[in-house]
Amino acid sequence: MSYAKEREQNIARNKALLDGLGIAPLKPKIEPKENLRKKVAAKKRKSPSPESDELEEPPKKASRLADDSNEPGRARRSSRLAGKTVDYKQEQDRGVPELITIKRVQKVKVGQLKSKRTYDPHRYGHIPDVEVGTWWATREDCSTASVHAPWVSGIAPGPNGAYSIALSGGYDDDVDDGYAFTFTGSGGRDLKGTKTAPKNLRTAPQSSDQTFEDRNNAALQKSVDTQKPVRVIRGFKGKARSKYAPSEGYRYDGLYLVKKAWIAKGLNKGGFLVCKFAFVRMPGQEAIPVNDGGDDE
DNA sequence: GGGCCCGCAGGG
DNA sequence: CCCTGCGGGCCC
Repeated sequence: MSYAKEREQNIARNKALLDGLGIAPLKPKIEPKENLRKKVAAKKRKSPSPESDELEEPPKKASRLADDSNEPGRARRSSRLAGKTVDYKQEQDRGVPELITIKRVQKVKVGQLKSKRTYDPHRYGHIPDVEVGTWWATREDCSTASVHAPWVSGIAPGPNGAYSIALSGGYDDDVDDGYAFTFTGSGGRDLKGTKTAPKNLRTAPQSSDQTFEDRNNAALQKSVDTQKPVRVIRGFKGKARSKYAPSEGYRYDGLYLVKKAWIAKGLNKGGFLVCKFAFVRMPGQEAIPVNDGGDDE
């Protein structure tokens, strides 16, 4: 069977599965448009003048937090912050309506210590002060904001389920309906290359089956049992991006539950098995912005 | 566009 | 120390 045909079938199957989860009530009647100020260049991030950094700061809800330069996700990009000491105590006292005790990282100097985090990412649920809709340019920034710690990996595993995942459009047959989506697990890639030709890669094509033995996949499987909330960030990548994908960078789209876990034949050369998961968004969260849909709509 | 090489988080 | 991992910058 052709790749296109197989993809079509997989997508149809995944779509049907999502429809069976009854997400219709979650979708708002009016879906807000992505608030792009300009088509500013995520590509030209390496701008010569440090001053212009602020201007390139993209739009979205991040701006709501931007009145305070202590906003964790922006720390790295703010030239004003360079070398300044950030008072995270004050940050905390600013009033987060949470009854949960959060492990807090110590006072740090921005740009000087490894950990620039305010909060420990190893917790379930929202990260205080990070609103749904917050936007970052890179995965590194998501990590600094504690929303999704790994720089590369799409899954952040924890003992009672995954803490967070990144939707990065890496698998062509996954379906993203915004308020529900299918997601593919990790593993089954050869990152090292051969002995004579070591590659030391961070990602690579599928070359073996994925299993639930894999720590990341096991965590997501556990999420089905525990029903712990999983933080989700959506990325801009992917050949056939859904309308819910941000045009650039990565956006925090709030908390989801993992409703199903199963094994399927993957859409890859060789037909290696992959672990699949179905996510459903928790109710009562801000609507997800939709892009202008240049690609597929 | 592709190839290469690298830092980092997290865990064993 | 070792390993993995839906990044990302740079060079061609």
